[in-house]
Amino acid sequence: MRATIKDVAKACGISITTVSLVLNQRECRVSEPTRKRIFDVAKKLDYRPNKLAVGLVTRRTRTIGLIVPDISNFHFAELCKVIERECQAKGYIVLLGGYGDSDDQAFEYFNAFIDKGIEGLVFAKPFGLKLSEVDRRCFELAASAGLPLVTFDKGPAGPTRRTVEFDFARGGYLATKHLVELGHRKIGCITGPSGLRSAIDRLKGYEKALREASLPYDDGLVHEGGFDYESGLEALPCLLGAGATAVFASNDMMALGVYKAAREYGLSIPRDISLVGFDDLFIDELLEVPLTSVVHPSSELGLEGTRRLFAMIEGSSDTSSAPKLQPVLKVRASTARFDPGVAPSARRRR
Amino acid sequence: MRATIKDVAKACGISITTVSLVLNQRECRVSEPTRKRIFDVAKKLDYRPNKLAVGLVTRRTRTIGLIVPDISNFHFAELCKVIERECQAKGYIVLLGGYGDSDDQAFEYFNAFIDKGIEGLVFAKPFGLKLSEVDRRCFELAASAGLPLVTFDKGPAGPTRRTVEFDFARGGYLATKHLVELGHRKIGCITGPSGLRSAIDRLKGYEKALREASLPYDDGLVHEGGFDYESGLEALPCLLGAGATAVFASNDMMALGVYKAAREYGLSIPRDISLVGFDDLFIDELLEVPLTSVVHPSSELGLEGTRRLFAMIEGSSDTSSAPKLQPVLKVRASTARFDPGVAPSARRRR
DNA sequence: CTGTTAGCGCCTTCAA
DNA sequence: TTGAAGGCGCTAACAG
Repeated sequence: MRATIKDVAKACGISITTVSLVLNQRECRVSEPTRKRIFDVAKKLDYRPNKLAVGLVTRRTRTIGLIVPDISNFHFAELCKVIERECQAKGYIVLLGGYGDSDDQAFEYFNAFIDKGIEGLVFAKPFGLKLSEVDRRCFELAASAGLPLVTFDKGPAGPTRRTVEFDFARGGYLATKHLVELGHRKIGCITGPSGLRSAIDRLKGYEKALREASLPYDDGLVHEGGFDYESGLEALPCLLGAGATAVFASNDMMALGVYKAAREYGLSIPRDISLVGFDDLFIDELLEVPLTSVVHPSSELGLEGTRRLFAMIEGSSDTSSAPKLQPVLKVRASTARFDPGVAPSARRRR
Repeated sequence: MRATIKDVAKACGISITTVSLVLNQRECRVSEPTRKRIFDVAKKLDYRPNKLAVGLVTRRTRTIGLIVPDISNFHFAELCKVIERECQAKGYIVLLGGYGDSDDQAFEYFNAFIDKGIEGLVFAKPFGLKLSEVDRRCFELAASAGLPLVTFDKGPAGPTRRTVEFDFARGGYLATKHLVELGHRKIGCITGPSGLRSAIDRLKGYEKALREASLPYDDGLVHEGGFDYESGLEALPCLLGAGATAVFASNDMMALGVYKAAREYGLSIPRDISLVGFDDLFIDELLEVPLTSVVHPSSELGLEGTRRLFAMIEGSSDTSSAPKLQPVLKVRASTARFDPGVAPSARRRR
């Protein structure tokens, strides 16, 4: 069994209190010799305080919770990494929970983590336009527990609630504008699930860029996907059917699907169609035709999230919402100037 | 503040003991009405036991630790995901720690997690051929704490220690044998860091396949890499210089580097050189030329790991080492029959 | 300078 | 069928 504070006290022939005092660097009202003895004995016994006991009495656990939908997803994996690293630096430990596609599970984790005495929580959920009932209960729970909470979506900042936002709309705008500037006039868009705010925002950016260029919004040029590879695969033929010469895919997985579909149709990127993705996955620049993509800075988001979380934990009352993190477009080889010379037939061989 | 058991007891006009008894489903020696009242009140007060307190007295925290080098790495991300999911199903919670390249940090986490009363620990570290001093201390620590520990490397199984191994050697063997069977006689190998057992094993498999085919082992055909993209990039020219017509890359990131290098040299895969990777990343089959690769089943490893961990936690004393998980070769388009007709000059244009 | 006392929230004998 | 008392390991007033 691990040595307890009692063991140390006994071995020193001294009271528990004094040991606690010394080991916690409290006001050094203890004589040097005693103090030294305590340290020595503690080391020899390899004494380490039981954090459960400490937490019970101090109400501080130096633990935070991190709840994500899918840990193995690039973005969330990166987020976990950064957050974990920051916590480590702060001497905090992280409880990890993945809720998959069950909002209820997320709520479970809220409860379980609170029961374990976390001091803060990062809830990395992509919310819908309107919050679900469970989402709302999650927030209430955190609020009523006075638990500092950080999310990555627009939402009311409160005394214990902060958000770190990313400007998805501007991302969609930049991507589309880039295509417009290359002379494309029929630009397809593969969106994410229409329930998600982040997906809707990207679409809004797309629309805005079209408007600015006085290009008409064409329903046929917009295809709803599910952020997965297959969506890109099946979207391309539809968009080609509507006459698209360029495509903005709302994320890179779907863009990868477009690559594949293009190959199957004997089309070449970017000669026959230009393609812009979203996320800037590491793979983008390793592709045969490196993918032009909007950078979704997972690390920065995680960093800023932890920063704001610890600000709350440490008692800051700065409720001001930080400015949205801004996207950047990484132009690579998958986009090219629209060439009217390429006959539609050539563009749509087969 | 959250309601405590005392609040429930008071609200019921009954003793704490009884409440505890009932809520913990202990021997139902309590009258139905009282019992019901307790449940009702508990629900109304939204009572949830403080896990710190429970853990302190019961010595059970329903928490396990998970220590990985890099959370954002595919393999470990997948591992985390599976393990977290399994724990969730078992009603356990996971503490996550990433140690980057600092073994000392891993040791820190061992201590910190033990202090928090974890009931088991998964330590997903790729070990060197001989354990480092810190590694050894980690194991001792766990052993002396009687903490169930699972690792993914060969090692002594003890009363509280299990390993789940993957047959890297066979993976290297399968990859190389495949190339041999395609008629290649000059097969390059890009290894991982020579300190890692898993890297060495892959190399051993490569050697074995050569031996079986009575092909000579040529130092010039073996290039040590660091499991990263750049390694593949710089390895290819060396291997070509040694006359390689095929390459076995010890992981897919390096294989991706080979793709890139090949493109730069104007070489086509698989016409000019065949390529086999290792890991079977999701990206492999999405590539323009899908990559033949050895499957490294992160999920299965994680699954088996958790299974064995919980077996220990639940008191099984089955110390038998499970058979190594076996690799499978996924043959795709990056490997082709060696064609002596292709002149070396064409093979090494430029 | 140091020890006593009182809990933190909960479980668990033991007694009523 | 229920309750009182003790203790898990630790901290924190408050005394000496």
